[in-house]
Amino acid sequence: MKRSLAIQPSAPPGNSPETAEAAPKTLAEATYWRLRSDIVWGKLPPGSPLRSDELRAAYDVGISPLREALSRLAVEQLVTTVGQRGFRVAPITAADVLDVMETRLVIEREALTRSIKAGDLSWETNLVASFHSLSRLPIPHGPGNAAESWARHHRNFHMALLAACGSDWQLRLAGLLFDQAERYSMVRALKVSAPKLTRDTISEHKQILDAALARNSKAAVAALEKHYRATTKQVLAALQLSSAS
Amino acid sequence: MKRSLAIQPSAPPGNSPETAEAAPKTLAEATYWRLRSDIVWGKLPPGSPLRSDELRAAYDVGISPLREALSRLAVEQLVTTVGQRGFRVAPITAADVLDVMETRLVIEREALTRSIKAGDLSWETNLVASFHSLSRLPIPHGPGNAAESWARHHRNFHMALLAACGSDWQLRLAGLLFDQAERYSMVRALKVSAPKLTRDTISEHKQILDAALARNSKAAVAALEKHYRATTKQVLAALQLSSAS
DNA sequence: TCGCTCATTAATTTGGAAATTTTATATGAC
DNA sequence: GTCATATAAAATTTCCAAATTAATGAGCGA
Repeated sequence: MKRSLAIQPSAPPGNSPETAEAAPKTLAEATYWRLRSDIVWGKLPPGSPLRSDELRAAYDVGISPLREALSRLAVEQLVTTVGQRGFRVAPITAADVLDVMETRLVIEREALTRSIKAGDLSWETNLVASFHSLSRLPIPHGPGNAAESWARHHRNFHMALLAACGSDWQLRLAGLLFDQAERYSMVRALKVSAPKLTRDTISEHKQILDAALARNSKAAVAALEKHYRATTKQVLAALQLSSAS
Repeated sequence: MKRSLAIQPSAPPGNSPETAEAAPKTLAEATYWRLRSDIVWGKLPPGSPLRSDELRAAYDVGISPLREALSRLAVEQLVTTVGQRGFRVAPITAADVLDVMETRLVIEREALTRSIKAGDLSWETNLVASFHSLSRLPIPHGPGNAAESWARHHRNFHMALLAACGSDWQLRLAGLLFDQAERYSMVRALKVSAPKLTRDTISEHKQILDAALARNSKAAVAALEKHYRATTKQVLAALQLSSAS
């Protein structure tokens, strides 16, 4: 008997109230989101193979929507696919981490500057709200639902910063790269014991927030860079640890 | 009897010698590239519906690889898909044009600067070669094989500029946005009569090349911006013309 | 004439079986 | 023992038909 997939796949979307995304209208789309979450939050670890039969059983869908979902994820570089040799979760390398983080900065420097310049009251309000809920959530140690919830709020805050930039493409690319980076952070969360995380991320976020509200784009960009570079450093350290083990 | 698709779909890859891309190993992949080309080069015009039966007949493939290809294109924003209402070629709006062109600049400014800093002799060589073949190709008037060939060389030159930037993500995103922009340029080529194109694009490209070879990144970036902004202006003008007709 | 409901038609979407390709295993020659 | 070749097993990829969903239009009453 074949061993089935070792993961607990994420449930079909009985939509959690905190995420107000457009409900998927097709099975393929739903499967895409479920797989995406499971990859981004590390349930499907980097490098692991994605065999159609196992996934079909685990997610309870046919082959067609499954392949469609995997194909989409391949375009986003969340999974890799080689010729007739199937799909696997994209592996993580140190070079990738650096590249993604620096490229995020290239885009977000511009988007944040524009957003600060153009943001109106509703932008400010949403930003303050995003920060508040993020700051009141306990920083999770180790994987689990709390970690996912925190990560979602974290994403919301960062996207809220850029929301008023006026460029759909910049928002889209920033989101794409955010999710790539999230995957790296999950490696960190999974592999490194909690006590080592001694950064004060709340205050890092607050610095960005304050500068943004003060409409000081130079300071906001500087704070953002500091935040990202600190994350990069931690992830790289965790990656070395895990590759040594 | 149903009217079949009005286009002559691009041939299966009996690979033309000038494109040294990795040969597609699956039908889905091949179909993806054929469709992509036909969308980017304007054979499938913006907004036109992509019905599975028609495409199946036109490209002579089954439904599964077709959907897989369309799904991938949807992630790239080259086609749109709504719930259970199928796929269509993504429409073009003036706002899109501006957004894509400005976002290209955000990425390419950085990538070009890095490339100029890090480029070695083989980078220079490849760059010079790309420029040469581009400059000797007659600028095509109206659609056709010559137009596609020119566009391919044009793409090669622009990517050669960035090739040494050291960031896979920046290269990938630049390429993605290049193809988006190409679609807009095709609208221009299709709708505007040739005599109106009085720009000296060769000299625009030469200015970028010379600055790059002189390792003068400030000047190269300035020339690139000039080149893109001129293109943007023309595309926007053509778009207004065509929407007025 | 307009608006509504309900059947009819046309399209997309999905599941699974057949075909193809890769990977693993066994057999034999050197 | 090592390499090459042939065979078997496993996996991916594709085709196609059934199921589902949206679009269309006729009939009917106000």
